[in-house]
Amino acid sequence: MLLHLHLSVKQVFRYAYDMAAKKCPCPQSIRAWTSLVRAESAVLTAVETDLKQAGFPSLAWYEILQELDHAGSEGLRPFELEAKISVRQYNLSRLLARLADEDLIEKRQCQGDGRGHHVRITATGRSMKNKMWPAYADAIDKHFSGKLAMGEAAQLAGILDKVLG
Amino acid sequence: MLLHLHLSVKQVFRYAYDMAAKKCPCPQSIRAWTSLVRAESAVLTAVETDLKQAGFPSLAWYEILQELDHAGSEGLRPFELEAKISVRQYNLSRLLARLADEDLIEKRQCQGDGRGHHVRITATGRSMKNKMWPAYADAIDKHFSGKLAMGEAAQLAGILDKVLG
DNA sequence: CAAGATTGAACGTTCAATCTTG
DNA sequence: CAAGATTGAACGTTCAATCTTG
Repeated sequence: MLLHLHLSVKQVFRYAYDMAAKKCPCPQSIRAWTSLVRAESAVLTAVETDLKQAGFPSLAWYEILQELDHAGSEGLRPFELEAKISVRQYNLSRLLARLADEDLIEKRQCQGDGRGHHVRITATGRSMKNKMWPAYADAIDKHFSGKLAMGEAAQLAGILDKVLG
Repeated sequence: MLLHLHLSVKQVFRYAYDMAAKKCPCPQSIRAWTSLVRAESAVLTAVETDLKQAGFPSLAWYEILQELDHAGSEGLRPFELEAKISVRQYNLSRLLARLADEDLIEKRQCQGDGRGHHVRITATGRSMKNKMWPAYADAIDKHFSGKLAMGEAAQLAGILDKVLG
């Protein structure tokens, strides 16, 4: 018992030391990390599945349509879009090609900078975006916010934004 | 001004009605949803990048190794593993093939059920798993828990588990 | 050379089809 | 037929290489 106590005290100090030196995440941190990855994956999969069932494209497409709609008639350069949604240049390049194939967006050569393009949402794209939102909103509520009590969503956002910021 | 006020009151009632009927997520819910997806994606990407930089395989591999190590000498049937980590059967099948190629796991025909296999971790696999943990733990702390104050991790886990459960 | 953007080849994931045994 | 598991073909993502213009 004495030995056990001795070791425990030692361990407590060592643990406190590691914490102070930021050498290792504590058990709560690991549990939070696991919950974050599991919850996000489960909810995102469920939401994407609902959208697909309803015959809509993926959330990645929705996000692009939303940013372009918000950008207005000027549209955005691909590298600007790249910064807004977190996606790599080579990935965005093919995403935009698929969206253009479906006439949801249009690309125009950029005058003044021969390297670049302007990407704008089309009427078809805006219509698709508007049709998607109700289905998307329902899915978010069904799989995510509907499971939370008053105030928990705001609390969650507050903590997660510290991780992001 | 009167008209505007009139509309606003109407909107407030309509909004309250939608909320009560769970027809649409409120702004806080949408903000929380966005933060969840953004934060998880940013942190997961950062952690995976760190692991890759250190020459280690992906977290998907780590998770499988961990579950198999925990399962002991009996190993697990693929469908049991499928339930523990959330991965589809056809996906797991190829993941396990790649792990077996690197001698991190081994597959054995299951006696008693000719359809099935038992999958076990190898000594190489256990060694890999143990070498990965410090790098993984550092990355979690650097990109996630290190950015949170005392108690926030536990709070976060509590809310996220409600979403999962 | 740097910035903006695209592309071939390799790789991983997904769907539907398939195979084998209970 | 159902359960456990795998596989071909299609698709999407990633890396490194490439192209074009500033």
